[in-house]
Amino acid sequence: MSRPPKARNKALLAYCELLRRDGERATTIDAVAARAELSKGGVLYHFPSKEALAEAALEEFRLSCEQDLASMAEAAEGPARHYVRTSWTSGSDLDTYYIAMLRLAQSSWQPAVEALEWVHQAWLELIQEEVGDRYAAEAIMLIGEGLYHHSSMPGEWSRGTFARSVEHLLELVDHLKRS
Amino acid sequence: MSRPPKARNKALLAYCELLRRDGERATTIDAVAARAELSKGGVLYHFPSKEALAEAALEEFRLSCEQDLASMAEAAEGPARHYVRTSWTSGSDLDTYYIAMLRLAQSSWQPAVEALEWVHQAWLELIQEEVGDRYAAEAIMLIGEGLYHHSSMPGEWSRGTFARSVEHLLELVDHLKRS
DNA sequence: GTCTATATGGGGATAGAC
DNA sequence: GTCTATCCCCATATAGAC
Repeated sequence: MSRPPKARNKALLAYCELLRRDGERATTIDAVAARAELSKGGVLYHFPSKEALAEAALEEFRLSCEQDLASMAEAAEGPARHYVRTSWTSGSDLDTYYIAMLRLAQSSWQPAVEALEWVHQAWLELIQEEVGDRYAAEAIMLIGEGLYHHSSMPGEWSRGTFARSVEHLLELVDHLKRS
Repeated sequence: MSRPPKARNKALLAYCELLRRDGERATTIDAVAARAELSKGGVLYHFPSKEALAEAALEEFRLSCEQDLASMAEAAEGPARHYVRTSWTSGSDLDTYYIAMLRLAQSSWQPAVEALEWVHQAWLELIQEEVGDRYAAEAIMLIGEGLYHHSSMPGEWSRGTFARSVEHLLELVDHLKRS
């Protein structure tokens, strides 16, 4: 339970933010070091290889997922609304790590692919338990996924277009729950 | 109207397929050459730089989009259904180039970001003209986007989960059109 | 724990043979 | 039009000073 040193967390966060903003190619150890205000050697002290950074992000992702699944299951508004509402980036830890996992999965990094499949499955099951209908649950999840992907896209269009949509999409979720 | 040589097309296709399957990092000129069964020099004859490959993909993307927008506007089933139905990968040219643009945009390649914003806007407008309600149109588009992103994800879960969902999602589209 | 070298490999791109 | 050979840079990783 030793709390990890600050520099380590800064480097890991910088790694995830760079993956999101600039992609895998630009996410070099140099870039991570610069963003975390460390030297390359400093980063490599905490993460002996680049894959170690990915593995650490994966671990944090798993932890965030477990917390998220718990609050989703407990949410007063219900799992479906909770899921869609938090799909529009709030800057939470889960967002950060989720987008990082998406980028890693898109490079066919198998551990990320598997972790995403696991959490997608879990989300879908929670939503389906609430709304009953399988395909309504899938529709709700796809809407959330769409929001997630747009929220991670560079450029202003996505932000401007969907910023005021979440409330309306939540009404649609309520509607799908009833029918 | 000179038809471009076969080798050029093979290289461009290989580039897009690699972007989709392995990501930007792994999409090296070497890898493109190997997949297209050419030498590195052969690829670099047709595309003098790596950016030239991206630009060629962008150009093909624009052409595919114009065709797609035209058939969407004319579709007997209406734009919304057409959009969702074709979001679940059919292996069309548009799919190939769209996913390539997604990957390039995710690396913050500005021309790809702008091209995607343009076509998203155009899709959304066509759908909104049909369904009337702004937020119903957004929901339909997000469902399509969600399908697109899942269809481009490595691993079997997405394919297995949504393969039989499209018909049901289309019913939901009809429902949204009416309400 | 963090830094500055430095070795090594690979990717992008050029030159020139065929 | 396509190939091979080569150069150069940059990213990863190591060694060792502080």
